[in-house]
Parts: sequence; C-alpha cells; structure tokens
Amino acid sequence: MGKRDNIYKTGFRSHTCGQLSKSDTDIEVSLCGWVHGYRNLGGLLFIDIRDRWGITQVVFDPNDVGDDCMEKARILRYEFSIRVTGKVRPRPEGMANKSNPTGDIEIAAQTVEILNKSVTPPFLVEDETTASDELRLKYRYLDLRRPFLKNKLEVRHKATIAVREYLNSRGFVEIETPLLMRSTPEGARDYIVPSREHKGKFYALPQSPQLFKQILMVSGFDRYFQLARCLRDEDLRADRQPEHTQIDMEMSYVTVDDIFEIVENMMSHLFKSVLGDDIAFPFERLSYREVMDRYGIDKPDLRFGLEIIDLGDVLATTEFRIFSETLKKCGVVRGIKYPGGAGLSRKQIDNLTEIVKEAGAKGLAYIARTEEGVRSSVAKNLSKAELNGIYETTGLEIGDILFIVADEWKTACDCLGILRKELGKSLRDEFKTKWAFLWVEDFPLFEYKKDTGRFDAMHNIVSSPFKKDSELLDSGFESELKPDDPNHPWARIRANQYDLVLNGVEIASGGIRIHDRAVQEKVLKVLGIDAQRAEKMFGFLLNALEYGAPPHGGIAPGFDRIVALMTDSDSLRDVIAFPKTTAAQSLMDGSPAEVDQNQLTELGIRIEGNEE
RNA sequence: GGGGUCGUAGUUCAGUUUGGUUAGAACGUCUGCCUGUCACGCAGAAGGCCGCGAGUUCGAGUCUCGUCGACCCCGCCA
Repeated sequence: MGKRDNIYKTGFRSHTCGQLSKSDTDIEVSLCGWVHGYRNLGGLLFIDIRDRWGITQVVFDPNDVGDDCMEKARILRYEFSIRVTGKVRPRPEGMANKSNPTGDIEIAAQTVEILNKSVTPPFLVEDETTASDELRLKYRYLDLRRPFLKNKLEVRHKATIAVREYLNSRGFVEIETPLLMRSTPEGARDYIVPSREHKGKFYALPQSPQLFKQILMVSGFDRYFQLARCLRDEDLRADRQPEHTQIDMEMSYVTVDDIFEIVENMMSHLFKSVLGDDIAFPFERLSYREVMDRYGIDKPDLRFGLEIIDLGDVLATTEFRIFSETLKKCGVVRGIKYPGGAGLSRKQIDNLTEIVKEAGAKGLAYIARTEEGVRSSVAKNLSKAELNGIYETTGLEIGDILFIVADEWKTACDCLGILRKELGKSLRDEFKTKWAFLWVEDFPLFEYKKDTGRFDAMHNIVSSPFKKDSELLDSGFESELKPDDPNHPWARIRANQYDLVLNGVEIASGGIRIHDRAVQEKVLKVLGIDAQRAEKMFGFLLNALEYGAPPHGGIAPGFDRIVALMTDSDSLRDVIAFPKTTAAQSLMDGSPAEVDQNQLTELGIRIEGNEE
C-alpha cells in the first residue's frame, strides 16, 4: 500500500464528518458517525452526522432515493451509528450554516446503513449540556462524545507529545517505574494491594516514583522522565483526583538553575506547540519569605497586582490598641489597597470579612477614601498623622479602599492571601498576561506542626538543606529552644526546594535531593524516624546512596493541572478520560466494588462483619 | 472525620416557606401531518415508589429523625 492522501480513509468511510468543503463538490463520499440531529420535513429529511472531526449535513430527497432508503432514514434517532453514501454538493443559495465549518456543503444521500441503533440517550450530546455531573459520569462514553470534553483530551494528547519531544531533544530517557511497590507510611495514605503469594503482606501503589527516580540516578541514567501515574488514598477536591499524572523528571550533576532552564524551555515548547502561545522566560523567581510577605500565599496569581503593604512603620507608635498590641507581640499590621473599591457596599465588605475570618483573622479593618471624606472601621482610632502616613505609604487615592489585617505573621499572610485572591477575581479583564509563571524557592526544610508537636517535612523528605544551613541540622539536636520557637535551628534551615506556580496554581514541585546517606538519616531523625525504622522503610534508598550516588535533583510538573489550565477547565475531571467522584468512586464501572469470596480467600482476607 | 448545597417524569427544573382534591413546565420519547431544515414547524399521547427508611399527623413531595448518593469547602493531601 502506498502513501495515503487521506489518512482518515477506511473500509467504511472515505472522509470524516469535518473534512469536506465546496472543493469536494460532486465527489462520491461515504461518511460514518452518529446521528447528531434529524429534521423530517415530510418529504425532505435532514440528518446531521457527527464524528470526532465534525458534523456534516446529509439530505434525503424522495425524488433522488428509493422508498426503502427513505424508510430507513425516517427511523434514525439520536446517537444511531450510521454509514451514509452520497454526493457532495454546495448548499442552495442562502442556505449555508455559518456556525458549522462544513456548513456550506451537504451530502445528497444515496444510501444509508444503520451500523448500530442507540437506545434513547439520557442526555443530548451537545456542548451546552444541562445534564448533572452524576449522570455525565455514569454515561461517560456519551459525555466524551461532546466536543467540549473531546477537545480537552485532544489538547492533553498534544501536550504529551510536546513534552516527550522536548525532553527527548534534551537527552532524557523515559523509563517506567513499578506500580506495585513497598508502602512508605510518610506523606499521603497509600492505596494498598494485597499479595496472594505472601498472605498478610501488601504492595502499595506509588504516590510518586520519587525513590525510584533517585535510584535511577544512582544507576547512571542521569536524565530520566516519565509521564507517571501517581495515586493517593486521600479525600478529593475539584482539583484533586485519587490518581493523577505528573511529568516526573530527575537529573544528575545539576544545580537549581539547570533545572529551571530545562523546565522553562519545556513549558515554552509546550505552550507554543499546543496553544501557539509565546511564553517569556526566564520566569520570575521569589523566595518563599518574599512571596508570603508580598502575596500572603506560596502560590500567588501574578496576573494582577494587589500586593500586600506593610504598615508596621507608619503605625509604630499608634495608640490604637488592636494595632499596637499586635506589633508589640512581633505580629504584623498589613494591608491591601483595592483601587476603586471605596464604593463597596457594607454587605460586600461584610462578605470579605467573613472570608478573612474563616482563615483565622479576628477582623478586617478598612479605610475607604471618598469624595466626602473617609469611611472606615478604624480611622477614628488613628491620629491625623497616622492616617496621612497610611495614605502616603499605600498611595491610597480618593475612590480606593484599604483593607488591614493585624495578626501574627503567618495568620496575617493567610488572611491577606485569601483576601487578595478574592479581590483578584474581579480583575479578570485587567490581567497583565495570559500566563504568569513564577518560581518560588528557598522554602524552609521543616515546618513545626502544633498537632503532632514535631517537625514535618515542608515538602519532601528527600530535599537537601542549603549547604550553609547544614550545621543547623546538627545543632538542632542540642538546641535549648522549644521546637515551636521560630528561631529553633531546624526552623531556620532552608531547603533546595522549589515550586513552579502558574496563574495561582502550583503546577510543579521539585528539589535538589540529598545524595549523602548520613544527611538523609539525620533528616529522617528530625522527622521522628529513627535509624531502625529508616532502614526498614527506606533502606533500599539509603543503601543505594552509599554507592557513589551522584548529586541529583528533579521536579514533577502536575500534568493534569497544566492541561486543565491550558483548556480553562474548572475541574480536573474535565481533562481526565475516566475520573472519580469526590467520594473516589467511578460511577461508570461502579468501582470500588465487592470481589468474589474466593478471591478474598486466596488473599487470606476476611471482611469485618462478613464472617459466617 | 466535620460543615454547606442538592436529590420530584428519560433529562433539566417548578411545587416544600404556610401539610389538604387528579404533582406541573420545558426538552426528550411515541403517533399523525408537513419538500430547504439546521433549537424545523403543527396537532395529539404516553411517561412519577416526589432517592431510600422510620416517625409526627385524620392526611406528608411538603414537617422531624436517620440513611444513601452527587457537588463544594475545612481537616487531610503536594
């Protein structure tokens, strides 16, 4: 067989339903697809036939075709799978349908063949569906026929191709790591798979290929990647599924700058080849501390401003107790100026206050400058000089409003971060760029957790400490300071750890890893994992590090989230072919489900309450 | 684990505030008519365990409790 001029031609069809135009006039074609619509005018009968590529109108004219063909055409209903043969012809003058790319032609039918009937579908296959999520998930195969979802999965496909193209061009090797591995109780809850050969023992499904990719570095692959499935048995959200895909990458002999350069180029290639968008790089880089101070959140949306302004200096000597007490206790008084917001209603301000309170604030102060003067919850407690100082520091003009939060640093950050996000929603039309990438780096290695009374890894237990901070690791063991003291040595250690943020969404996380067994053991010890447990859980990694493990690092961009951003999807479900509900069920195949008793017996598993 | 919203024809919803004859609409389905429609049109018909289970009441779609399911959020999770 020679080269095909039409790659879509098969034994069933000559063309797709999105392919024909006026230049094909008079050629004999055969199309296959689903009945998208039917309009029986008594004599003439129109059928819209749909496949992955488009919709084409077919006309059955009783003057042109026999009674048996008309009879067959009359029983066609939504979603019947049919094959039509006929001749392409331009539509009569003024009859073109401009909303359809094939709308200026139609097929004058000669024959129609019903390949398969359809029962009445529970919802119509059209982009503007009113069907509920539940119904759509149960009949996912019908939902996926909608161009709305089909297009997103096609974007996803293009994105995988772009990623593979780019990484291949930079010498990466794609390697599959196991789906069945040992459970590591750190981090998220594992999905567990019972072993039949070894009753009472279990595999775990990977939360990420983290340990394997590090071992691949020890194995000398130097540049590895994988579009890796990762599974977590945790509660779900609109942006969280039990299984997700990440572009898992790891490299040897690299610095943070090397990794950033590769990821920036990869993103640029990805967005250019899939969407045609030009991405400017290098991306902006901010430290964790700075990003928190300026935006109140470690994944800020930089498409708009609304930066946090510190009012500590202006209010240093204020007699207003709420502010002065906070400052005395090493807290902060900070605000966000919302230009043009002086006209916000009492109710709108109350709503914002409610949102901020949920994040832990005790209240939300505001100062609005209007033509008439000042409308404010706190101005009466402030001196003229202080008020003027605030105007000067913040550049508060008439017509603007300033929101102020006074609290300990972290709480103030959280509250203002949420407030900023909320206010930002109204600025959609004024966004500076379509895509705002940001590197956030210099994260603390550890984070003190009040509930467990212990330090926890802020990101990842394998992230390496800054070289200049590494003696803090040792001194922490002897420190007199209480662990919740922000000056505790362990709290001061910064990590070679970075996140990539896009439009306020964390799309990647990575780090330079520990390649020295002793350091790794110390970090595990801080986390409360003694040598014995470490050996049991991570012994294979610790051992591997002893054989000349190269310095290495990597990153794992979340593929679903990136595709969701590229396709402007509210829910991750829209970019996953067969997603789970928030209760981690698949409504289509009905999983999870019971298994046969003999399967359980083979595994040596008895279900509580099922005993005979 | 906690909070919120929702659950009524095949579908999307109204009806629930204030319990009271035969539970409505639209789309879809079915029947008939209709030769340029593309949300075709016109006439008619069928279609309901009001999620499920208890309770209150003379009487429950409507009130109470429980339960199941979907979605959103917190906790959890990177």
